[in-house]
Amino acid sequence: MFVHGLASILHADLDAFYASVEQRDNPELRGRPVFVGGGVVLAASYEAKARGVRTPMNGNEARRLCPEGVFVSPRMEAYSAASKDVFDIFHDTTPMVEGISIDEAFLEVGGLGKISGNPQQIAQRLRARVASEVGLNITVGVARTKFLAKVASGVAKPNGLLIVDPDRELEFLRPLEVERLWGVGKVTAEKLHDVDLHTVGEVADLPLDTLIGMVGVAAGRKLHALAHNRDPRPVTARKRRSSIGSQRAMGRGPKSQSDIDGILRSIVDRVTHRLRQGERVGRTVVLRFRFDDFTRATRSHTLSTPTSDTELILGACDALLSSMSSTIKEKGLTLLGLSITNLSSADAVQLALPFADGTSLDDALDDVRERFGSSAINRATNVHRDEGFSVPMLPDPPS
DNA sequence: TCTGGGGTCCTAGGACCC
DNA sequence: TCTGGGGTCCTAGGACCC
Repeated sequence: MFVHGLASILHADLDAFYASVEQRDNPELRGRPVFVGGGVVLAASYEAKARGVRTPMNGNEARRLCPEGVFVSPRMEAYSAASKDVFDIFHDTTPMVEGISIDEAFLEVGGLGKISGNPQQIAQRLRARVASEVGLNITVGVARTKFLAKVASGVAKPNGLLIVDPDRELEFLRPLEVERLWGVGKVTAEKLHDVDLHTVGEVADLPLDTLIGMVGVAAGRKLHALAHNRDPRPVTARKRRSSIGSQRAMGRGPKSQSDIDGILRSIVDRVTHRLRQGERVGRTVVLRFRFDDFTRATRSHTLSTPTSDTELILGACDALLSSMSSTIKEKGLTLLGLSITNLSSADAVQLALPFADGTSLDDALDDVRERFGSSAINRATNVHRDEGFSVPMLPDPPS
């Protein structure tokens, strides 16, 4: 039998993460249905999920389904800390860790055989360590590709381990519902159901062009590839965030201009603080609006120079906000959000600044060497390569 | 079912440059 | 003066994920 690769990718996914942290920290909550959230359910324990509670579900609906459930306010710092503890164990397992969210990551464990054992042994030890050292359950899927590993962990939940044998991938994949495919949400699933497609196998049997005609070029290609079990993406350690944002829902009812200004101010403060903490700066300011009738809008502005300065960003936001003022008056505002995109490292921008006045490249490089040391040039070109951020007038990195 | 708070990626049109 | 095609950047909106 031809062996086409080893199942060496782990997808590790913490079970009902927020709710599990609450149950870990408060013994009275163990074994009971727990919802984390306020107006809506952000996370539900497995006891609550068994009663039909889902996220995001509104709080009243959750209480109706499960009157004995306990509502707990979210404690984001506790979840961040728990996440960090778990990621420390990931990094102790292999250097190839790709975080996807606060409670999920891919780990490449191929080639660790002599040191740590085979992927199954590694996965078992990982689960045991997370349980004993952090006190949380984690489910692990193991497969030859990222996509299959993720599907496997989904199937194995809660508190399970599932390994997809490379010789049985299609057997495993074809009967699954299309909703399991990455990128198939409500809208795409409905389009597929409309033409009586329900399983991954049925989608796989469709010509690529038909699929593209239904869902668009990029989504069509992705779907086609995944349905045919083609997923060449490697596990890549450490991809930097490409936007940082914050938003606040406000509920209905009249808000004065000063209410809105105050909320904007606090959102801008929070975002710029996080930018500075991460030593990042951004160029594009995106303001997000939601109105009483649940329609949405965004307005954006791109600055000439990246920044993390509170007043500069607040100024841009003010202009965007006032461009929306008549719509806001007319419809009423229920959500205000800000995200900063086009991010780069703060030190890369310092390098970019000397060129702003149009000095020659050689003079500029000399200036950079003098001010930041010659390694700064390498750092800047690395940033260029990693983030696609072009530092003005610096040469391309050698290919 | 009247609705959280973080993100990612894709599409499409217009401006602008060569 | 009119004309073309290609590339990049910006803006707005939408689908999707956890």
